[in-house]
Amino acid sequence: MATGRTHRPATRSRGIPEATVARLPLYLRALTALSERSVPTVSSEELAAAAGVNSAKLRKDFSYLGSYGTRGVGYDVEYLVYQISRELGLTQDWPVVIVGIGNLGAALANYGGFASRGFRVAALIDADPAMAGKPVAGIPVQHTDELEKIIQDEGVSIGVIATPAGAAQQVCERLVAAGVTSILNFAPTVLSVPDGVDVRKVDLSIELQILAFHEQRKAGELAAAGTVVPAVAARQESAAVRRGTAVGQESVADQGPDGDVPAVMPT
Amino acid sequence: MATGRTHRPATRSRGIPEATVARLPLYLRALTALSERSVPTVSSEELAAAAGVNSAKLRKDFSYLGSYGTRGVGYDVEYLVYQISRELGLTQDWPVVIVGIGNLGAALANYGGFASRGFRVAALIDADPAMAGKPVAGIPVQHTDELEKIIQDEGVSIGVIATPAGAAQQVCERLVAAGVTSILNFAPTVLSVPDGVDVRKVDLSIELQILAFHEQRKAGELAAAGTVVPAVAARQESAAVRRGTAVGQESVADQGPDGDVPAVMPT
DNA sequence: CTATCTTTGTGCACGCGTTCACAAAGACAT
DNA sequence: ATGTCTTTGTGAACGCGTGCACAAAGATAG
Repeated sequence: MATGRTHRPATRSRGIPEATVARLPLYLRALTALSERSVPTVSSEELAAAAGVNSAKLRKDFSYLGSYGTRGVGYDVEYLVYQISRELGLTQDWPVVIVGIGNLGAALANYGGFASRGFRVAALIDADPAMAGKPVAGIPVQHTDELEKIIQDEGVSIGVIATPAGAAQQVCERLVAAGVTSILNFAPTVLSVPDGVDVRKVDLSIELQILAFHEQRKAGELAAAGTVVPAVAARQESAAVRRGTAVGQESVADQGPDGDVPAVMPT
Repeated sequence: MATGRTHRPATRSRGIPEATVARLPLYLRALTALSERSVPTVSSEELAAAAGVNSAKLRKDFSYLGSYGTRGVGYDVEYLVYQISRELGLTQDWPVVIVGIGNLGAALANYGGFASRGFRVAALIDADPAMAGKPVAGIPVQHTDELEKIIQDEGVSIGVIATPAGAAQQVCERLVAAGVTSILNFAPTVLSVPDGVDVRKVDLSIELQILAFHEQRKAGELAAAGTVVPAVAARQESAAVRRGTAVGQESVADQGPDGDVPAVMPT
């Protein structure tokens, strides 16, 4: 998904592979659901299905955390929930600041995902003086001038950037200077940060472009092999025709040197 | 980043590696910026810096598209913009439907990134009858009953799911049955789809949890090696202390079997 | 206590992606 | 026309991640 990953050195942190870390939240979600249904134990096969991964992969992932399963039985749900939460650092409180309270920033502030799992919205920050004091999701928006003070007072180490692309790098630098060491970036820009600071990027435009690539490929392929097509392909073909696209050859509608600019701008 | 990636078979599509496809939008963005500044050519070194990647990787990526560079000079910006756009299928129109117009769905509808690059919001769909007809981002919201008709009439092949987790799988099935073959999923659920359908997932909660993992690791490491710490680490340490966290050993505040549920819920 | 059956944990091999390092290609100057 | 200098394009080595397949572990039944 989206957005993908990012440009972290990906130095295997404490022996746990980066790919495994990225899947732990997935397992945790599936396990939490089981926990609510009071399921006591679960096999790697069942849990893998619920998380949408291969069971061998899941077992190998868990092996990095230690041996928490019982052969012939499976894994203890509650225990595993606790171990993964601890490994991810979710047993402690993580204050988070959101910078840039436009459409996206407001949506994030209202997002239930922040409240759960130990993440707490410590502050909402926007550069527009007119926004100051206005409550969003029950939290009053504060002006950018307060940024440094808030971060230090609340001990914030995680920042979310939801500003326009043009402001992102500057905001990033102020966050880092004030003590933030992890950033979730929604602005469509490459952020440069000093060593020791983690950046993860979420970019809707990029996700859509990747999907478009695969769509185009699907359309082209099935036109080339006009043979026995599955139902999905058949529908896709008719859709392409409806769209007025020459299936199998790119619609080289020379739209000129595509003049649209900063691609995407949250807010 | 967030966005993470997803669970696609990742079968190298037409010879272009999946990892390369994921970077093409990045290059395109950097190139578009250069194009606006009327820069005629750019070297792999410069462009790589702008896109935040290694120059060797960039050259190899471009080599999959063909040989569009000139040795001793670099790449022609305009030409490359065109070639990448074409490769990604951005020279054609992609109608998109957004299902679930809550906070997040509304933010997506307003998102500039949809409008640019050939993506057009063909319809906004919500299950709440009270929403029907209400304009969001200038587009009237339509009821879920219309979903199939809209998709077929407009020839939509890309759908965006921004519903609560509980509704996502059902919405997904309806989208696929109506002809959608690419889905961008914001709901915190594993979607199961038939072969031939691409799913990409964006999960804010997962991104935050991955950041938390690295934060915790950083805090633990620097406590272990109380030696010469860079400025960033020093700030992090004091932040951890401020937060009341025992640096170097997990705060085993047994919060019980963490009762919070569906982790995250957009809307 | 022994046998059987289930399920974990992992050794091994394979493939993709990244990076290095350099030869080939072409621009540009003389 | 020849030489120099820059930058591309890619062969080759390496490392991470994935998946297979199976031995070891333990539960359970007899």
